[in-house]
Amino acid sequence: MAATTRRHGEALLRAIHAAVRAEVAAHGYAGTTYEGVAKRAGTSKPVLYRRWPTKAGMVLDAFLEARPGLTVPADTGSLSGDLKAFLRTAQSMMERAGRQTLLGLLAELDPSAGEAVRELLFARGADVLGPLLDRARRRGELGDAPLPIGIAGPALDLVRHEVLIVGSLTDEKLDAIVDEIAVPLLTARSRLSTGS
Amino acid sequence: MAATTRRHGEALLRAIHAAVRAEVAAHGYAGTTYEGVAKRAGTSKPVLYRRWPTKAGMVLDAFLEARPGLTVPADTGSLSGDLKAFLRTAQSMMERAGRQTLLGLLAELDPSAGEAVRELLFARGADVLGPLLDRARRRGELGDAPLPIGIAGPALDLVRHEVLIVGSLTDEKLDAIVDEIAVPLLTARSRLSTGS
DNA sequence: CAGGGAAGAAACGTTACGTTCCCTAGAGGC
DNA sequence: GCCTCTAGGGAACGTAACGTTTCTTCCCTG
Repeated sequence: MAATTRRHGEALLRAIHAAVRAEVAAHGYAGTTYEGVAKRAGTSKPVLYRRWPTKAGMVLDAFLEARPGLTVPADTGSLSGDLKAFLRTAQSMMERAGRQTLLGLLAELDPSAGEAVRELLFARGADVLGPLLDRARRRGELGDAPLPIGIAGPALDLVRHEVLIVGSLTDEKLDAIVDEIAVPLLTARSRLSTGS
Repeated sequence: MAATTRRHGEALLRAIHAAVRAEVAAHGYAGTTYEGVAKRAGTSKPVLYRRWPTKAGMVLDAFLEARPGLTVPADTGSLSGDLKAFLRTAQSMMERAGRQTLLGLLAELDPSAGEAVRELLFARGADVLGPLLDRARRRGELGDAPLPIGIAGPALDLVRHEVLIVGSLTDEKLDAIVDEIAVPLLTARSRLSTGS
């Protein structure tokens, strides 16, 4: 494998990241080791340790590199439908990264590095929720109260909670989050428009 | 320490549980080992391995033994106040068990054993929420719609999410969960009384 | 009081950790 | 195109915990 070429910088880094993801896929997060990654990547342990003092940091970087961007889902015709489509996308991404892996990262990384972890958990979901709510307002589903995005965020929080902590999220539960919590709150706001 | 007596059954078990909790407190969940627990408890590794094949199972049992029961908080005069008091209690219990520990348990135990883990995370919080809602109804804060306890549950879910996944829960955030999500939903229900 | 089951001690091989030493390929400056 | 110097990669090391085996000894049970 190390026949002739010796990789550097970018190329080496990407090869390591790919190897990390493959190892996690093969043996799970807990079963992933520096030695396994080194062997699979065709490199050596010191090369890995020079870059990452902890396994969690290494795995985090590898997954961040491959993280797919969240995109605004197609218009389904209703706020309820749009929210469900979005949350289902978020759910499948979390499940793709793996519950054990995400929990492992959360457990091992100090909260100070939590910023980056939340990238994996779609803290930026708000960027997608904005357009969805705009769409709903254009349809007339919301009044013209200021964008209460703070109410759509918790819907994503609840999805995270179910997937990571409870361990499963059924379609029924997801629908309930949207139809019994998010949509009522969003529309009630526009109706009552009573300031605290 | 092992001067003369050799413990059996219950007494030994409780001593081990106490040692586990002390080890976790001293070295954190990740830093807790079978050897450390054995030494502190004045017993030996085989004794531990005979009982628990995994560290997670051992720690879980130790914490379950010491878990304080959730009690219905004193009447604060309002649904909002009661909910806040209850959620703050739940929060402090989770923080007492420790974020790292809880995340570690969630990550290592199969979801099949999740039932027991949720004991630690107050799945039974519903037992407390019921009385709180009854109280609110007697005050006239709710209509007489059927108990929508399914709306108070998510408030607890959001607290769990903030403490475990986000890593911190400020008083402001907790207040917002109650006053902007739980209470509006609970009271709106009784006002609209619209089926479906 | 006899028998058996479990406690506890000691040691074992294995695996991964995290580090060190060294050699050499190749990138970049001149 | 040579020279330097950085960084890749191999190998080995001590340490620590794992998970298990063996054996002795105590205490509960019948």
